[in-house]
Amino acid sequence: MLKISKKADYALMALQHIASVQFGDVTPGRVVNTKEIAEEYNIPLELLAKVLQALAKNGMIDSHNGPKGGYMLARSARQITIAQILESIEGPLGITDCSHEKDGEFCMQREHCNIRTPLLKVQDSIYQLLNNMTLQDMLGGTPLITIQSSTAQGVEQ
Amino acid sequence: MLKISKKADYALMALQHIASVQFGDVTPGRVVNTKEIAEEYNIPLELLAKVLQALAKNGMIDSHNGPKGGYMLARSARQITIAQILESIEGPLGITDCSHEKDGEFCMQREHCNIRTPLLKVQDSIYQLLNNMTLQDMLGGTPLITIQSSTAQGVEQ
DNA sequence: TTGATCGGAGATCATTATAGTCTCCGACCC
DNA sequence: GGGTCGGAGACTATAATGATCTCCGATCAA
Repeated sequence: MLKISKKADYALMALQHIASVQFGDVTPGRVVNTKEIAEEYNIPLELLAKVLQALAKNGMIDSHNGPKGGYMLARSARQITIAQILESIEGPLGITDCSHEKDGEFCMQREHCNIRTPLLKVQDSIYQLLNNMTLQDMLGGTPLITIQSSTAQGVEQ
Repeated sequence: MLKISKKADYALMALQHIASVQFGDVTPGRVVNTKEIAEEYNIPLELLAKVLQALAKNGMIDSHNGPKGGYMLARSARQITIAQILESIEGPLGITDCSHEKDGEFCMQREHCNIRTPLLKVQDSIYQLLNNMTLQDMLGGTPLITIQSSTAQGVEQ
């Protein structure tokens, strides 16, 4: 549960690869093409192509057509967050169906829903988590993220 | 994306309801039956039944058969974490497919996977988040959870 | 300028996960 | 012992996902 999709996985792998080729910076020069990434990580070529297209459309990477074409980071790895990457692929992230309700749509339970507010807080926390971690952190190796809860007591699992 | 399933939603609603009836404590006395919850929150009766069965099997609630039967918390709301509830319904939670790989199973990408380690850290953070929030927190209204990242810089979205 | 190499984009199919339903069983309490 | 409850399994329908196929346009180099 709470699983991220394969496409999002591929997006992260591809971006990590591109970023590492560029050393995390926007260094014009070598671009990375779809085939190279697909072969390196055993990703279906055409699926990866769609993923990269989506990332390009959402401004994570720049595309260059033609022979010797390919992709490169659109900005520094430090300025690309995990949340942005995931949202590029899967749309706005929300753990509940009602997270993104537009006017007029309501879930059946809405009227007496007793978990909406706390769940939105959980969601917000997860979003912060993902938005505070950057592609650069994934390059470096060890992201340093800590969590605190002021209400919980130790509960053995 | 990262959405929790309807069944997990229902589980949270049901537990929240049961807990509120018992004021968060394990007060013997009134039990809550499936029908009552299903009607209150517009949940398909038989689906909710399965959810409650799963929760009972996993020790979140106790079941009482026969007329005047129903469910009640197996322990204090303060000792039931959101993570436990979700795992009761959806199995061990992991954001990646490789989170729970047993010996011998490997994803195609494993060999050159460059995102496994950082993703496991993200997952761990989310798990902590969910395991630090209890049913009691959902009752009270405002869970107080904060997140810190030591590496991220502000990134406009 | 032409063709090989790229990405862009849409339709399409297969597989799986999810949501929901139906049916029958066994336990309990009056 | 009959009605009310939970327990459990099989089953269906629908949606999301993963993956594939096909055609197009842009680009660059020979």
